Amino acid sequence: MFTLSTSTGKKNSQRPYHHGDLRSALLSAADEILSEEGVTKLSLRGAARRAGVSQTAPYRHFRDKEALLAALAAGGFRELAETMQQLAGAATEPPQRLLATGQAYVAFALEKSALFRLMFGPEIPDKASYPELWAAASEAFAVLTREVSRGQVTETQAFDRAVAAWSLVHGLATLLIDGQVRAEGAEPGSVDAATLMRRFGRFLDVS
Amino acid sequence: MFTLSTSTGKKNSQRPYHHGDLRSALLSAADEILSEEGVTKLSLRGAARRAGVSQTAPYRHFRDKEALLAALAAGGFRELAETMQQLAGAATEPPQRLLATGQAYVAFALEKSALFRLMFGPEIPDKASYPELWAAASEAFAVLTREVSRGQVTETQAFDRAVAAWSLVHGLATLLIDGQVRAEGAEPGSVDAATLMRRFGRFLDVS
DNA sequence: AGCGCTATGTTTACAGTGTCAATATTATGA
DNA sequence: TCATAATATTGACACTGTAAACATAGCGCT
Repeated sequence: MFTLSTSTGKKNSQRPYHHGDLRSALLSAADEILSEEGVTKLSLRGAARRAGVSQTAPYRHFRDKEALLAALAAGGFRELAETMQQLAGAATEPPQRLLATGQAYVAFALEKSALFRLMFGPEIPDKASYPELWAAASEAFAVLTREVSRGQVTETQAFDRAVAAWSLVHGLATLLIDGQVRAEGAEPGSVDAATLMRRFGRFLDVS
Repeated sequence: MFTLSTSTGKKNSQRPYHHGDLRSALLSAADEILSEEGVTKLSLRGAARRAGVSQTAPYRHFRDKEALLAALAAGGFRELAETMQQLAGAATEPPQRLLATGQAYVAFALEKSALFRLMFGPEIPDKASYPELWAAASEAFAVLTREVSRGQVTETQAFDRAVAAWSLVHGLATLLIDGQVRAEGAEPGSVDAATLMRRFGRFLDVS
């Protein structure tokens, strides 16, 4: 046969038959599409195209589209947990640490709003059915719980406050993303998470 | 021509050419699909099918699918505002009224979780571009603000507390829907909103 | 009454999607 | 080395959103 010399032999082949790390390539392709065009425009085929593989190649790495989305969301939770920990680590006193954690949360939500919405939206109706996702989400929540726990007596108390703290930052993030609340004096979109948390931080009820 | 006697004449016609109130028929069809099968399975064609019309009939009433979803979400916000007002009206003292409002919010989210998620999810990226939706969402938020305002001095104070209160109930609802937090002793799914609010109500910081 | 305008619906068509089945290519380990 | 598993491709199907062209019927005007 007279093929156009694509991928015959080993050397000089444009692209090898096996991608090498298609799974993560697909994930970052999907992540790009997500932030550039929104969840509605995110398709398995589109991600495959961007990764330079055929339309059904993704099925070797994800059971279906929802599984891809779940992996994407899991990555989001991991990143969220990480930045929260980093920002918290910059302070030493528990109240400041908690505040920084909240700032990180809100900042993440505003910066990667499409991903953030995916993480809590209806596209993945049951997080618990994706162990990786569930673990990542729990860990992110645990970061906040740990910060609240510092200097707190009983565990139930800490848990309640953690729930309240998480609710506050999550709700705040949601309102901001939707533009339902604007930070004073700031253009919508360029919101300063630090200012916000300074303003609403007292509701965290840090002892 | 020898048609199958469909809709010829006025009487005895199976179904008239004009539906009469297709717009709301489509909305309730979509609402049913939404709660029965989730947002993923909700299609314009499916809604049209359920309403007994052709696949393109919806386009006479909604510019595109997103517009249908926006109308659905707007209805959700109206319903939410209404039940909050009703439950608040059952009490007289501001703290109890606020608590009842929060209960109503959480209860709504748990009962109609698919709709609730649609209201805040990524399917409608920009609420502001749908005036009806925007108005309904603002009104729902305003209900909460009004309850917070009772007995509050400055307006800024009231606004901040309203944001905090909304954030708290919204965050709580989100955590519960995702199963990330379970009400103590209750089966997941059968959560008692009243108990929850009694437990977390103190974070509302009612003066 | 009749007549036309416009709102409302239908049919047809097309590109894009998720996903299955069958097949091809490569990597791996006995 | 070579069977076998892992990975990728091609082809197909049912379904989706939506545009274009056409059909029907209600309404206002003379």
